[in-house]
Amino acid sequence: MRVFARDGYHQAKIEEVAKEAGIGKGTVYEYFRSKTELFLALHEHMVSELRAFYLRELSDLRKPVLLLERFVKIAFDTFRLWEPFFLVFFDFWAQGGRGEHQALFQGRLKDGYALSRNEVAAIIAAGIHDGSFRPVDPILTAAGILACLDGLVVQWLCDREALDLDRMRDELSASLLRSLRP
Amino acid sequence: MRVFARDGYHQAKIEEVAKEAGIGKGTVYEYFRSKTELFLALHEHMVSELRAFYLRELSDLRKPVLLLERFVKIAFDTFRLWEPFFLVFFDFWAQGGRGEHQALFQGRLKDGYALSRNEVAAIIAAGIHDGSFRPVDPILTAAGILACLDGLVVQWLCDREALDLDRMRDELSASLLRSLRP
Amino acid sequence: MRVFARDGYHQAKIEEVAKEAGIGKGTVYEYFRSKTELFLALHEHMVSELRAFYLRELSDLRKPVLLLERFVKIAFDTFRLWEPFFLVFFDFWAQGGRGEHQALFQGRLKDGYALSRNEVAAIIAAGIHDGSFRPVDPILTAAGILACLDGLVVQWLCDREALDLDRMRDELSASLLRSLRP
Amino acid sequence: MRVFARDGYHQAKIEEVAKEAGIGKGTVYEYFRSKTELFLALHEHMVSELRAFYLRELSDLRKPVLLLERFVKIAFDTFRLWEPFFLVFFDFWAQGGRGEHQALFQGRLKDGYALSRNEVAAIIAAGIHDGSFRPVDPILTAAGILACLDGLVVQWLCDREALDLDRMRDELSASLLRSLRP
DNA sequence: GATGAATGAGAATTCATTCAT
DNA sequence: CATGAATGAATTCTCATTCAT
Repeated sequence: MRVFARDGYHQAKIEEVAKEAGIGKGTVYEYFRSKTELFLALHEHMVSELRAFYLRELSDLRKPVLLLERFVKIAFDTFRLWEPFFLVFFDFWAQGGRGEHQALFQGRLKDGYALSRNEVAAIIAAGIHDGSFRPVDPILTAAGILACLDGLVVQWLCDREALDLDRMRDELSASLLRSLRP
Repeated sequence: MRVFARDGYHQAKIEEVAKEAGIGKGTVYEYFRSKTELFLALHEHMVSELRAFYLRELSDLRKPVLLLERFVKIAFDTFRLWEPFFLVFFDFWAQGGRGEHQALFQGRLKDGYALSRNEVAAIIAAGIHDGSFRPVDPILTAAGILACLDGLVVQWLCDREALDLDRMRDELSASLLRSLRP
Repeated sequence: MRVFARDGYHQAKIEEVAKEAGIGKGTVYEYFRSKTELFLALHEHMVSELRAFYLRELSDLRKPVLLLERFVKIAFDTFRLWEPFFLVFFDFWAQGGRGEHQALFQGRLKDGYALSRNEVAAIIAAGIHDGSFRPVDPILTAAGILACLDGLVVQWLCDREALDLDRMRDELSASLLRSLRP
Repeated sequence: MRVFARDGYHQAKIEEVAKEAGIGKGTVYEYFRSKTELFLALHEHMVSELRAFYLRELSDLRKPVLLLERFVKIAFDTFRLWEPFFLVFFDFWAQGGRGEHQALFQGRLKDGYALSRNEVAAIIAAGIHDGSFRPVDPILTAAGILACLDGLVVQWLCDREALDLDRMRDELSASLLRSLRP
């Protein structure tokens, strides 16, 4: 992760990864068939770690409004805590989309987004059901929320001074709840 | 653009670009010092074309509400019309962030985002001023809108079936205006 | 000459030569079939200019001792006055000796050295004949004198501070005449 | 050495070097960062081999006159035995004088000449001290001797028939000792 | 199981040379 | 005559991958 985040997929060298891991170059190939597979495995690992983090942080809440608020909060926290994740993730998107492995990469991304959307949509659907939210399309709304967070991390990574994350989070949270209010 | 969009920055070969352009490999170097410079020039060209498109489409409107609505509409139109642009653009983001040209790439992105935010913020500020919008922070709101659009194009590019662009656009437009309503 | 002296045969670019001459790149090829031919022509030109300079400077002397002394003096003068000549000349030696043109280059060098040796040998033979010099082998002696001058210019070009040219000249002159004294 | 001597620095191809060494192209780069560094390393190796050869051949002598005589003899022997060395060496001179590595190459040459001059000068100084030689400037004389040898090898390499090395050596030896005789 | 020396396919870039204008 | 845009052969260097130890 350190190497891929620092150098990007193409600039990253297997030898560098091995050095960082304190093992020999050849040993990497004992565990991963190729650079691509290593990258894929890294992505999978990070996604599952991140998912676990979200689930852990949300597990104590039940009310949709609070869940959504907490979700946004966690997202902004991850901007800072998981910065390398995003670097790798966007690289995954850009690098992996081409070539012979396109289908594999695209599939992962597609499934990942679908899963995320469904999970956020479930919160929204629950809110609609219990009357906390007005009857929006849960999937479309979830897509919008996730999109907004993805887009903000990009802007923030490009220019850390331009966005005050804390104010942005509060603003987003408020505006989101306002537009979902029955 | 065709080659960079199809293959991505690293997979793209100068020879391929030359072939696509119907010229010799060396001729490319008569006009661009290096592959990086070619990519940078392509990015610049596309950004300025896209900006011109937006300005043209928005020039006949004055009312903030209509401007914002049209802005979202244009954005969704460009998803389809400028699909290669986004592929190149995201590649620009991922590739450019590393290596010796980092500063150059990051600078372009930073400036580009800052400019876009300011332009959208101007619409919002105008709307606040004439009473169409409630008094939000224009820059933060603009950042959110742009982020949402960026994030949606990513999701759409990863899985074109998952998002119905027309419904998404209407939903986003409505929800945006609703949350800005005084 | 300026370009070849500055950059060396291989680093020198035809375009640079053209620019320096204030003409177009293609125009060079109106006058010289190839880079090699241009280099050959330059060499020929410089050699003939240098020869003319020597002949002019020596034309007023007849006595072998004085001729030899003056010859050494001129040689040292040319170190400074014709510095670019030597750079081109040594490059001619090193670059030209290989490849398909080897025979051509080698022939030029061979003939040039033979001619120079014969001319210096003639002075020595004259000196032997009129009793100013002891009966050495004129050709071998001439070869030695020329070799010494060539070798000194190399050392001087490598490290201009290491050799005091004036003292070196006087020392060489004196030692030469001493070893030729009957 | 074989490849650089045969083709010269610029015509020499790394692939050729690898083939001659019976290894793969890439393997060369495991040991030398670049072509320039390989060339530099070759030069260093040859210089140190040559120096060792000289020291070995001179180690049994103490008397300055004999040392000087033997030195000249060895020099002429190396003309034939180390012919490739001179080809590489002169190429080193011509190629290295330009470009970004100029300082490095020039420094090597400067130091090499200074060292050689000092070593020969030491013999001469010893001869002056014990009365075998008249009181000349040791450094200038050494420079002259080295220059003469360098120059002769060039002439010989250009035209092997023109110079009878054995006679040349005897003549030079005799003339040198004569001009140093008290 | 771990290693890293060896490999060579591959790509960017240079520049002498050509030739239509 | 002069030009310089276009060309592509040629060459350096990189690095994922292999495999003998």
